[in-house]
Amino acid sequence: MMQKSRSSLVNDAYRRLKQEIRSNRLPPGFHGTEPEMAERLGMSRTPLREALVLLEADGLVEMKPRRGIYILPILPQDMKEIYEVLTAIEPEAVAVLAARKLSEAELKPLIDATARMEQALDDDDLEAWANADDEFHKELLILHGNKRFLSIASLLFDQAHRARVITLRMREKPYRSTAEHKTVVEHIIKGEIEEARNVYREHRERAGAELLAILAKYKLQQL
Amino acid sequence: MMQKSRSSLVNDAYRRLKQEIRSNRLPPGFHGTEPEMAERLGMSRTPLREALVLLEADGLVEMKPRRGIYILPILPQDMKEIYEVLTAIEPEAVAVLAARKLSEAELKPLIDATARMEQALDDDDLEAWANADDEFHKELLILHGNKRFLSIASLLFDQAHRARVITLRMREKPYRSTAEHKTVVEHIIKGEIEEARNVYREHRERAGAELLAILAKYKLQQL
DNA sequence: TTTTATATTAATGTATACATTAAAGTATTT
DNA sequence: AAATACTTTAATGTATACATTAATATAAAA
Repeated sequence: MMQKSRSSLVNDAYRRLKQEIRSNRLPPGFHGTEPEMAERLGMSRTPLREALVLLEADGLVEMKPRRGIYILPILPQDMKEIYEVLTAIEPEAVAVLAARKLSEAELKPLIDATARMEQALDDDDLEAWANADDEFHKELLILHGNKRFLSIASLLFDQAHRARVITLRMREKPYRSTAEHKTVVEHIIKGEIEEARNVYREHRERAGAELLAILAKYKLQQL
Repeated sequence: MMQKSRSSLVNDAYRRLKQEIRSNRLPPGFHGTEPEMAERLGMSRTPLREALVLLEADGLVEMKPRRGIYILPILPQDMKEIYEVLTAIEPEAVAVLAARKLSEAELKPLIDATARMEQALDDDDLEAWANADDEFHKELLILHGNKRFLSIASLLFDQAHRARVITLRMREKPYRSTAEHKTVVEHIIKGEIEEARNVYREHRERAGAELLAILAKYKLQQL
């Protein structure tokens, strides 16, 4: 899922396609065929297909027999599911970190991420904010150390990325969200397990509800 | 991850290899090459490789460039991680079911599974018990409806399968586990959300701790 | 005999070839 | 013009071919 090498061309195709899907250059609903995609990537169908098989397992594309490759949209139902999983996993991770009584030095990645979130707010740079937010969530699970937590969350973040980017501009500025992240870090530092867990869980639940409300309000049935 | 078709040969290879890994016919540490595995499956390397790429993403095999295919062992650390994820996800699912106040008819799959667990205990048939247990956990997540919960849990169950089969014979008969499953169903029926969640969470935590204790006791450093 | 250099083998990573067949297009009939 | 049958096209699923190169075996040198 996230090893260093693999044969290069397969890896190249996987990374490039994933990036193009994330950035919406290959938008949901996009349809292609193997020969044309292989040509575009400058390789034969063999490594492309191996990459596509992986992207399909990641839930990003669908290979319809005899009909070609489709970039899958994110539906509100998908976002609901994704937030449910994150709500189950991340508060747990936070509680474990709090129980571990980590030093501020060890928590530096999280503290830095919150600082960058604040800076981004000051700069009114939503994209920077979103990147810092991603960073926070990733570092949190790296600190926890359960590789499966991390790979599951990474997969879900990849799936949700487009929807998050788009809705970021439709909601109020994430002051509250930023503050909540800081509060969570405080609780972790103080070793306040249940407080950390609860703040984070509420953060997740509210963030998910907000996002679904936006999708409903703007009738965004797929992204 | 679990669609109906895909080209048959790829799908055949994927299913057959997964089954052979589960059943320990391809034991951890097993080493093969693509030509010999393709020959054994009666197909060319092309579909085999696509299947292997998926099995690698599932964490069951590793394709080492130039060194061949290895069946990965399960380490105690893996079991720890797997149980952590299940402990995060399943109690959440149980709580949702309880909140939904399902009828006994709707809960039939769970009730049937517990009945089969009891029957298996009476018959002293550990394998039947393990199958009923698997069934319970799968039906639970199907009832919940979050496809991501189900696919994550399925992946983890696949990874943990060998270890569970082996340790099943090293622990006491699962009377307590069976009773706990029944209790959880009771709480779901009565709509007792927190009780359902807590019983299940404790069940998971105890089951995980027991399993790790067995691995330590018998010095099973990989399975 | 040990070490180093060279040759051989064989597995991977990738490209290409090809049979099958769904879909699109064309012709034929009404 | 509409419906049907036929033809063509082209994409997929799979097999095969081939260049590269790590690993092993063999030979030469110390």
